[in-house]
Amino acid sequence: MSSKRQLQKESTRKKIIETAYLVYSEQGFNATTATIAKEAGLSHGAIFVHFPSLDELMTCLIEEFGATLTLELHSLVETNKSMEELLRIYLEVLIKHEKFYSRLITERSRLPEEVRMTLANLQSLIAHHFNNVIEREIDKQTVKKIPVHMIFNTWMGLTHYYLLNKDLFSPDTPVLERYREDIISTFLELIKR
Amino acid sequence: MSSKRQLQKESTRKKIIETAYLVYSEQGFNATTATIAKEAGLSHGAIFVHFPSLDELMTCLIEEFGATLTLELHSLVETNKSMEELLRIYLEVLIKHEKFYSRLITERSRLPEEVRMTLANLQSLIAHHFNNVIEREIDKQTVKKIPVHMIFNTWMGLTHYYLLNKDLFSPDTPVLERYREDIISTFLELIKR
DNA sequence: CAATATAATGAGTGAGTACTCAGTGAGCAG
DNA sequence: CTGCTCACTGAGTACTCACTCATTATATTG
Repeated sequence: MSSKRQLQKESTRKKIIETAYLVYSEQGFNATTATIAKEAGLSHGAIFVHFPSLDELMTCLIEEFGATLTLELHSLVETNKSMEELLRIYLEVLIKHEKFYSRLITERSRLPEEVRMTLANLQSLIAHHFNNVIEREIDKQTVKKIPVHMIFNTWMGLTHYYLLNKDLFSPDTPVLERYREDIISTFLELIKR
Repeated sequence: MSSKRQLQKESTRKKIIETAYLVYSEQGFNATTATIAKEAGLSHGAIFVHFPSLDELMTCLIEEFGATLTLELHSLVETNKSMEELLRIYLEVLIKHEKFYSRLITERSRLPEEVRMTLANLQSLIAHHFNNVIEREIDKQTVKKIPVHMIFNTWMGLTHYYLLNKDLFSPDTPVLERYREDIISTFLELIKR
C-alpha cells in the first residue's frame, strides 16, 4: 500500500538523484550537496534524510546510470551486427550522456571506491560484447589478427582520449558528436586486414 | 654574489619542489601543503615564504617537470629514428616518471588552469615530433594512409588508457613497464600497411 | 478530532586545509 | 660588537563542506 507519504518520499529521492546527475554534468563532481539541494528545490538537510552520506548518494546515482547505459547498450548483444554498426551504437549511446560520462572519466580519481568498482564492472560488460563481435570478424578474416582485448583497449583508449581532452579538441560543442566520423573511420581502417 | 643566505634559500626552494614531486607521486594531488612541508623537514609556513600560493608551487613544479621531460624526449627529434625506436624511447621516458605522470593525467581535473595549459603545450610538442616520423613512414608506404594526427591520437589514447586504468591492469607494479611490449607490438601491427 | 509518526527544514557543528603573521635567531654590514 | 635583515617557525585565522538535530508541518491512525 503506497500512502501519499511514501509516494512523496520516493519522488523526492528520485528528484535528488536526477538533480545530482544534472548538477554533476554541468559542474563536475566537486559540486556541493548544498548546490544539489538548492537545484532540487529542497533544504540542505533533505539530502541526508534520503542518503546517509554523499558517497552513498553517488553510489546510487552511478548504479542507476550504469543500469541505464546497460539497457541502452543492449542492442550490442545482437550477434549479427557488423563492427561498424557496433561502434556507431556505442558512440550514439555515449553521445547521449556525454557530459556526465566525460565527468565520470575525467574526475574518476575523486569518486568513492565503490563507484569506481561499478564503473569497472560496466566496462568489462561492454568489453565482453565487443570481444564477441571482434572475434567473429577475425574469423571472417576482415580484421587483423591481434589479441581481441588489445583491439578493445585501442578503441576505448581512442574514445576516452577525445573525452578527456575535450577542452583541447572541442571546448564548446560535444566532442564525440563532432569527431564521431573521424574516430570510427580511423579505427576501422586500423583494424582491417 | 651568492651569500650563504641566498644559497640556503635556493636550496630550500629546490627541496620543496623535489618533495612535492615525491609526495604527489605517492599520494596524489590532494596531498596537503602541511604534508609537503613535513616531508621536506620544514615548517608549514616555509612553503609560503617561497611560493605565494599552492597553485604557484604546482605551476613551478609542472614547469620543471615539463622541462625535464622535454630534455629526456629530445632524442625523438633525431630524424632517422624508426617508428619502433620512437615508441620505445617515448615509453622509456614515461616509465621513468610513471608515478608522477599518471597522477598528472588521472587527476588533471584537480590541477589549476595554468598547469593544464603547460601540459597541453608539452603534448603538442610531442605530437610534432611524432608526426614527422609518421609522415616519413607513410611516404615510405610502410604505414597505412591515415591522417597523422589520428595515428598520434590512437597512440596517446592507448598509452593513457593503460595509465588511467592502472588499478585494473596492474595495481601493484608499474603498468607501462609490464605492458610495454603488448602496447608497442599492437600499435605497430595496427598501423602497418 | 486528538495523538502519533515522519518528511522536510535550516541554523549549527566539527573537521579539514590554504594561508597569515608576530616572533626568533642566524647571518651580515658598518 | 651592535643593530639590522631575512629565512624560517608554528600557533592562529578564515573559509568550505559534509553532516546533525531540534523544530515544524503534514499525513496517518484510531
